[in-house]
Amino acid sequence: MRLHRLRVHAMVGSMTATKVSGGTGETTADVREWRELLARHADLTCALDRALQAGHALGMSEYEVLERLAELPEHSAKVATIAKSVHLSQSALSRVIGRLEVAGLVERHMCPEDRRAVNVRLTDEGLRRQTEAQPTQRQVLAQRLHAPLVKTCEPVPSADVS
Amino acid sequence: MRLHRLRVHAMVGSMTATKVSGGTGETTADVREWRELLARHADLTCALDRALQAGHALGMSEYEVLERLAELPEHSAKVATIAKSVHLSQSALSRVIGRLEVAGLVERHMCPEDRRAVNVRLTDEGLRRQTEAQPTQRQVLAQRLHAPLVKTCEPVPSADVS
DNA sequence: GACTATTGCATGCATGTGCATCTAATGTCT
DNA sequence: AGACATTAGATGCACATGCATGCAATAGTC
Repeated sequence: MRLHRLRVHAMVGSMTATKVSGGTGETTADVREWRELLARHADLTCALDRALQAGHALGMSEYEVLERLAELPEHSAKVATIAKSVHLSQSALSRVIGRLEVAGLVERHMCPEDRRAVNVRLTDEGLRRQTEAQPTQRQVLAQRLHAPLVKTCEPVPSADVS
Repeated sequence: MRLHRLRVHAMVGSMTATKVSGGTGETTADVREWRELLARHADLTCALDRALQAGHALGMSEYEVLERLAELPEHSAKVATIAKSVHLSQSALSRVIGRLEVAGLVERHMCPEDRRAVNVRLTDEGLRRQTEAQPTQRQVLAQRLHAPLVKTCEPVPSADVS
C-alpha cells in the first residue's frame, strides 16, 4: 500500500500521543469510524472507477487530474501544482499525465520561465471528456456517498442495466 | 485502481438515479465531502502503513487480517469469512494470508467438513504480533482521524523523533 | 450413480503505485 | 565565473492488487 512520499522517522513507541486512553474501550469508537471510512472509500472508489472506466474509458486518477485542470481558468498547470491537489506520488502523477498525453487529453509544454518545469495543458478533447464524465461522477457520488453501507461494492441495484 | 469483484454492467447513462439535481450547484457539497474522504483516507492509510511497517514489519492488509482473526474467540476462520470483513479481492486476500503464513503468523488448515475450504488460524506468534501492533494503530487513529487535514501526509510533527 | 453447476481457494498475468535514482535546470555561496 | 546544493520531472525496479482462469470439492439433477 504505502501512499506517497515522506521519510520513515519511526513514530512508534512515543506514547506522547494526545490522550489514547490505555484501555481498548474508548478507542473502539475510532476503530469503528476508521472501518466505516475504509468501507466507504472502497465502495466509492470501486463504483467510481467502474463507472468512469465503463462509460468514459478513464481511471479515477486520470479523471481527477482532468478535473483539476478543468477547474483552472487556464486549463493548465505545472506538474508540481497538480501534485499538491491529488493524492498520488510524483512518479505516479508523472505517469498518469503520460497516459493522458498519449490519449490526447493533455499536452506537455516546457515552462518558459523555469525550463525544468513542465506545463500540463488540457486539450479541447480533454476538456470535452472531462465535461462528459463529470455527470457520471456526480451521479455515483449522489447515489453512494450517503447510502447505507452494504460492505461489498456491488453494482448499484437501481441502475437500469440492459 | 479498480477495487474488488463485481461485473461491469455499465451503469452509465441511466439517469434513473435518486435525485441528482441537474445543476452542479448542489452536487458541489458532495464533491467537497468526497475529496475530504479521499484526503483523510490517504493520510490515514499512509500513516498507518508507515507506523505498522516501521514498528512491526506489517502492512495494513496484513494487520487487518490479523486483527479480524484476533477478534474471534477461536482465532480462526475460513478464508471466505475473512474476505467478508476486509476490503480485498479474494485473490489479494489469498496472498496476504500466504505472506502471513510464511511469516509464521497464521496457519492454513484444511476444513474437515468442507474440504475445499481453508481454515486460517492465528498462531501464538501471530496473536503476539497483533497485540503488539494494536496500540500503534490506535495511536495513529487517535492522532489523525480527527486532526485537521494538512493534505500531504507528512510525519506527524508531535511525534518525538530522535 | 453419473453429469453438470456451483463454490472455495490458488495462481498467471497485466497494471498501477511508491521508492530510489537519474538528468537537467536553477539557486546559492564564495 | 566556478562549485555545490536544491528542485522539477522522468524512469528502472519491486511489489501489491484485481481479473481471469484453473483445480478441487460439494451440491444439485436426472
